[in-house]
Amino acid sequence: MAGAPRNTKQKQAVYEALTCLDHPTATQVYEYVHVGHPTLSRGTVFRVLGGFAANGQVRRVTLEGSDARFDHTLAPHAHGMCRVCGRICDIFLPDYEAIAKDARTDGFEIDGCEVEFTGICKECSEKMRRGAKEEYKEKYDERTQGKQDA
Amino acid sequence: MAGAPRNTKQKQAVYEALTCLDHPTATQVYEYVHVGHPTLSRGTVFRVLGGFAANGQVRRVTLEGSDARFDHTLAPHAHGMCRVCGRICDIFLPDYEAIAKDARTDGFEIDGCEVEFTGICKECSEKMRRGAKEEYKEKYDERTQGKQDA
DNA sequence: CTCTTATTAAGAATAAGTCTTGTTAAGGAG
DNA sequence: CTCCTTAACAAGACTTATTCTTAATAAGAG
Repeated sequence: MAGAPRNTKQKQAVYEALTCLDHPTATQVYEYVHVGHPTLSRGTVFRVLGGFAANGQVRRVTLEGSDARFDHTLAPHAHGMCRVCGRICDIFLPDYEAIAKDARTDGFEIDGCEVEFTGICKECSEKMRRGAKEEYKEKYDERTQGKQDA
Repeated sequence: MAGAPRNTKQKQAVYEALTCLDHPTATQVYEYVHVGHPTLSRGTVFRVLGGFAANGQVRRVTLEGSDARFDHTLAPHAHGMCRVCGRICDIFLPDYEAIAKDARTDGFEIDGCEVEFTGICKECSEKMRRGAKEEYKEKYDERTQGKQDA
């Protein structure tokens, strides 16, 4: 009969990496699995992650100024990117569905929604509060401004 | 004294392209300006667009599965990406600021918000309504699924 | 065990975006 | 007008995430 998808070691390793890492990029997944599976190739990581995303097992998240990231948390939620350290946080909205309410879409039929926040994560704002403001200002500016321009 | 930024022909041409094109990528801007200014280089387009984004003259928008796009509309608004044709539409929300209200941020201090909708644009849904469903189903699937995987 | 076929490893290919270097030109001073 | 300083530029090399190609491998059915 028609070939069914197979649950290979490679797929299991990639999925496990997603549960251990925090919103990793494909490259971060590759580096993680490469330790335990030295022959697992970069191309396989991209292909497997793409497959997971296509069938809804994981979410592919594209954030401003960053490579694609993969999230195994399926419940609807937004993301926050820290302007200082770049970390991605999950942010849950009480009424995610309501965002599109009363939107002036001019005929566009909405069927999905992604929300990205920017700001400063808990750890960085605590560090800033106890000094080191200069250091964080630098990183903030670096991450906030265009990269090529000073 | 210190050199002031200059308003050069190149910058003017790039900005004009943004007003004529609809949410273009940097490459689309380059192709547009290249007609009237054959010597205006790719690097300059990227640098100028980055500069505009850094000082807030334009918005840089990164949407799922697409290169960075540039938007000269400064009023806060969301974007909708058509799953069939890929077009980007502006979508205005009546209360953009309210989105972060009651968000469970766990210490993340929000200072900015981007909203991306997916769906089907007016033109495509009209075309689908008068037949051609097969054709559009194909494009929809192509654009929705991972690219590498079938 | 054997066959079919999905899956993989390896690495070449693509393309967005960045960076470097030598050149040009805007605009102020004389 | 001419000279000088420096922002801005063109050209093209470079980087790197992602995709594609091809030949080899290994699930899983029979």
